[in-house]
Formats: sequence, structure tokens, C-alpha cells
Amino acid sequence: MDATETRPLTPAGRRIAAAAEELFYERGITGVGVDLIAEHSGVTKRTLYNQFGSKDHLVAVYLAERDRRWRSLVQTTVDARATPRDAVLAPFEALATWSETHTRGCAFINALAELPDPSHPAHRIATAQKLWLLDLFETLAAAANCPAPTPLARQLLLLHEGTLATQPLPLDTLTEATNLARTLIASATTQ
Amino acid sequence: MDATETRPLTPAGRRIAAAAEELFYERGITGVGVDLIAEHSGVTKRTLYNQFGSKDHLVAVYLAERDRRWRSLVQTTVDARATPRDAVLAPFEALATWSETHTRGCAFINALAELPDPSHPAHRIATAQKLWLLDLFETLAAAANCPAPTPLARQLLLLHEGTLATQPLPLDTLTEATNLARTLIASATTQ
DNA sequence: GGGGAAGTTCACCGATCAGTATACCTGCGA
DNA sequence: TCGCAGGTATACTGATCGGTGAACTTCCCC
Repeated sequence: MDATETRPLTPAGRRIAAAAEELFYERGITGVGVDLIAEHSGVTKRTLYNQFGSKDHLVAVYLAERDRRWRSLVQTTVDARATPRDAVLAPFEALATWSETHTRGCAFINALAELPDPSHPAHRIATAQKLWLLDLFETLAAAANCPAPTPLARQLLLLHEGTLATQPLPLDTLTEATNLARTLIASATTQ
Repeated sequence: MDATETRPLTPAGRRIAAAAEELFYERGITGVGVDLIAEHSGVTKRTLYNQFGSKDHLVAVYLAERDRRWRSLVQTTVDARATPRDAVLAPFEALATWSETHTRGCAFINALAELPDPSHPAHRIATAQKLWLLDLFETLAAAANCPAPTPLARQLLLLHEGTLATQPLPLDTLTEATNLARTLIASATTQ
């Protein structure tokens, strides 16, 4: 049913997925053909289709894998914080780490820009990713004794997505966002 | 020198530009071929190339025209505000109007996602558009007697871009962003 | 030693891509 | 009346697109 859970992948399948992840992110999904992915992973196009069936499925796998990695990084960062209040800010610290190696913005926003068809699996994955982060913010805020976690979570998500969207600009928006997030968290969790 | 100022356009040229604007925004730039644009504007492909020379140039015209319209709407909204402090919030009200008819996110962010080549004219136009808004926020903040207009402007830009980026989500992020923006403006322009 | 899964090789499909060539038509202003 | 700009019609290029068919090898496990 779910097109993204038919693993485990074969060795060739893993190389294909790795090449697809880099190429799709760096050059855009519609800008990268299956022939290029096959070539970059040292594999025949036939093997690619034996493993993934279609380009759309490969795109779904690319986004799902990226989602998995991002959530893992965030969760690790959250778990490393000493106090609940520090934990609310953790996703912004994770974003700092993430942005060092991912400078082409948010892969999910980019995917939605390229694939207008709402029935494409990319839409479901991208929406789920954002809502997961929103929910995490809310949970963390509640754990930090914030009396109104919902609006705070939405504000933090806005800052988070705004940071990613302004990445191409010659401004250090991440620092600005983190500072403002800290202030918002502090004033929303008065105790 | 500038590929976007060789107007005025002929009647056919205007129809082409109008069709390109709608199709590029709704279906993505790489997802729309020149044949489709020619067909939608009731024009021959030859005429399209006589008027615009290349698809890349047509893309640049599309973005430049969109930029022009957005700035015009924002400026009109700003001018209609009674007090300088209200004026700082005006771009968010303009965004509310704009979003009624443009539901596929920010055309400039989308264009950057689809066109990874930094030398493509789209990058210059998109960057200029964001920096223009940042500068406008700063100018408006200064006019509202904000002692530190630069950080406030960056915060407002973050909220603005975050709103656009979260547009596909089933949340009313615009209201949240506007409320927070109002609070930030109020507390940054104490007098 | 037999069988099946993984992968290769290579040729092929129809469609679409951006862009061009050539010849023709039409209306308007000098 | 001439010329020219704007536009049409149609056909074409070479490249690339996503995807398939069929036969072959290689290796591991029963």
C-alpha cells in the first residue's frame, strides 16, 4: 500500500537511492532524469526500474528517507538537552547542523514546487513532515510548562520555515530566528 | 543588457506573457513546455520565439512581472495605512489579499527550487525581491520610530516567508504570523 | 547440481523537449 | 503603391524524457 516501505534494498538499490538523494536535492527533481541517476550510481537503468518501478516511486523514497534522517537528527538533538525549556529550542540547533551540508533549502518545499499534482506521494510526505515538526514543538512546549503550547508551536514553525525559505539570501537569518525563538519560548513559559 | 526590459510587448506578446505567468506558477517552470504556452495563448511557437527569444528569457519576464505586481500591491497597502506603525504591518495584509488567488506558494522560492543554476536570471530577480521587502520593512520600522529597525525587519521577513512556505499546510499560519508581527512591532516601537 | 534472485547488456518505444527553416498572409504607414 | 512589421502555417532538427523486452551472466543457497 505505501510505496515507500517495500525495503530492504539490495546493494545496488542503496547506491541508486543515494545517488537519487543527492541529485534530486542539488539539481531538482524534474531536472534530473533516470538515466543520470543510473549513471551516477554505476547501475543500469534496467536495475533501477527493477528496484523502484518508476521515477515517482523513487522520488517518494528519496523524500521519505530524507524525512527519516531529519527526524532522527532532531530527536537526537532534543534528547541531548538538559532542561525541557532547552529542548524546545533544539530543532533550531538541529537546523544549524543540517544547513551546513544542505544549502538548497527545504527538500519538501522544493518538491511541492516542482510537483503540482496534489495526488503525488510527495505531497503527503511533505505535509506529514511539517506537521510532525509542529506537533513536536507543541509537545516540547507542553513539557516545558507552557500554558498555551499550540500558538507557540505555530510561531516556532513559522520561524523554522522562514529560515529555510530565506536560505539563499546573504543574511544570517538562522541566528535571528533562533534568538527570537528563545525569546518567545522564555516569555511563553513563565514560571 | 537586462533581459527583462525590452518591452513594450505586442498584443500577441502580452497574451504569451499572461499564459506563461499562469502556467509557470500553477504547474511549475520545468513542467511547462513552450508548446503548451503557445497553445494556451492562441499563438504560434514561432511568434513566441520572435517575441522572447528563449524559454529562459520568458521565465525572467514572468518573474519580473510578478515582482512588479507584488510590489505594487504592497506599496498601495502601505500607503493606505493611517499611522507609520500600521504601515509596518501592511505587507502582511497585502499577503492576505495576494494569497486569495495565489495558493501555490512563493513563485520566487519555487523558481529557485526548480532552477539550481545560480547564474540563471531567476536567482537575481528572486533575491532582489526578498531584499526589497527586507529593506521596506526596515524603512517602515525606522519611520515608526523603532530604535533598532534592522533586527525587527529580519524578524518580520522570517514570518513573512514562513507564512508562504507553510501555505500548503491545513493551518491558518497567516493569522498567527500577523498577530506575532503586530506584537513584535508594538514592543519594538515603544514610545 | 539445480534454481532463483540480482544484475548486466543493448536495443528499442512513443512522446516531448527547446529551438529553427521556409514560405506565406495581412494591415498600416510613408 | 511599396515595404515592412507582426503574425500564421507547417514541417523539421537532434536530444532527452520515462519506461520496456529479451537474452545473458554471476553467485549463493537448498
